[in-house]
Amino acid sequence: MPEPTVPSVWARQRRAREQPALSQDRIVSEAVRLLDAEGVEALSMRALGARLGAGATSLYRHVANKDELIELVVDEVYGEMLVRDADDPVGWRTSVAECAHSLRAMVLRHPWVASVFGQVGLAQLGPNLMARSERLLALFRAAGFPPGEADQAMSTLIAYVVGMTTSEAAYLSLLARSGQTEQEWADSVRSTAEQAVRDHPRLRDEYAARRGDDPAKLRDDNFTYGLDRVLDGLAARVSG
Amino acid sequence: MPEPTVPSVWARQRRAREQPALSQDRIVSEAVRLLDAEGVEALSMRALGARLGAGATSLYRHVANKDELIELVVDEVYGEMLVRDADDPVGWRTSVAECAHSLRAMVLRHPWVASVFGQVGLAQLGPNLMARSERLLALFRAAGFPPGEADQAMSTLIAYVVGMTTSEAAYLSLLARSGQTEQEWADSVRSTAEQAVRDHPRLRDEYAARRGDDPAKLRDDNFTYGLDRVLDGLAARVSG
DNA sequence: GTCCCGCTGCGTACAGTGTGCGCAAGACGA
DNA sequence: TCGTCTTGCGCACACTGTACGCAGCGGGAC
Repeated sequence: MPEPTVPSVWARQRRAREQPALSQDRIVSEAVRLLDAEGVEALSMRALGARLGAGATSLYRHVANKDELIELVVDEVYGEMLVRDADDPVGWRTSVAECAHSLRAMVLRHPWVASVFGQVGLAQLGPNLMARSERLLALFRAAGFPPGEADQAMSTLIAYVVGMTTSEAAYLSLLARSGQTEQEWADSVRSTAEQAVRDHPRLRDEYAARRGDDPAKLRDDNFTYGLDRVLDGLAARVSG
Repeated sequence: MPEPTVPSVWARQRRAREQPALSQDRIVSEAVRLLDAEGVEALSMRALGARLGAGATSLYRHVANKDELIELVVDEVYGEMLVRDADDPVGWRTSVAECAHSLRAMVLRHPWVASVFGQVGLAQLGPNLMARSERLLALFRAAGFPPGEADQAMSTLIAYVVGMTTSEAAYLSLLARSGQTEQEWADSVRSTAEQAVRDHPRLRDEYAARRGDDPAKLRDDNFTYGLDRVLDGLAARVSG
């Protein structure tokens, strides 16, 4: 254990040669394409190398190992998360809500992030995530949270978004594996639910309220509902 | 290491005859022990079989494949999650808070669950999880949430807990991999933070509020803070 | 009794994984 | 012209999940 401090992947010196066929950037962005196209279980060093017209072990000149590659790839997509400036006149609540929605949209665009959240988590901060959480933290500070509380508020918000989108992505990938469309699955669930309503009539109202809606819209509403509750709870600390 | 003597054919036949040496229950509970002891990357069919005194492929008589084993194992630990009865006199808010804390405690006891959340998610309901979410939903119904809203409120709560504990578990496993104790890591972070404070004096209050505390307590406080905010936001829908 | 069929466990085998190691070929400073 | 450094490559190794077929057993049918 020569280096007890967390090895900074990010501090590795950039290759200053001309332009080699392989580079960390090319590897990472091609990995994102592979993951988007074929999912997380299709990411192997050999497959990725083949896509780049290179052998598997050639990648190890630019990436320490597969875990580091995954960290880099995750930070890459964090770049799609948008955070307003703290002095934007729209106010902190809408800024934070927008940020939450853009984080969710990122995860739904790249559902494989959800399946590696537990491995990399938010502890390993790449430059993209670091910059964005800095800006997000600034939003909470500008909102007027007490000194030690802004980062707690931020991690509350992030925890909600991560938890909800992880569940969504897992559910969608389960759907994809089962080969059904979302609507078919909703129909099958509804039929068993209606059976349950026949047995327990007191459940009627609950299911009646949601029957027959577009499942994607239901997911959107569900996310927005929880987000509003979280923001309500946070706003009470600063305005009340 | 496991058995210095060569197992005699007789002994093997005896064991096979009496009652099945392997069963799904034995496999699942031994898998939990293995995961707790050595982490998720140590779970292989061969290693698990060896712990049970069996060959790797023997497990496939009781478990379809590794993915199914993981689903079973995850549902097994969901059994440690406690949910009060809906008619318990302590009230819905404390009941829900207790449930959230017990879910978090479960994940921290079995940190490997966090790294498979993204794969199994909450969509694949095993019997344990199903029973518990039914009881939790009853808590929200009893709290007086409007018909279609109780399950949204529940998924909000669960999303927060899952997101927060997933991050915690990932952070702790990163720590474990780096071979440091939590206190050492906190110290190293503090030193860089103090450097940042020297550069940007306006950050002083933020870090001063948390300097030198027990990191485990900080994590507890952080979780409880966010939980309170989420519950505040939810309670406003039912009491206000 | 005898026969057969189920269930259970085991060993072999195969395709696929991450990655350590050593070699070759080109580029660059001396 | 020499090292030396960087980049890519092929081989090899240990390890993974798991398909498949075989062997011994218990219990029911005759």
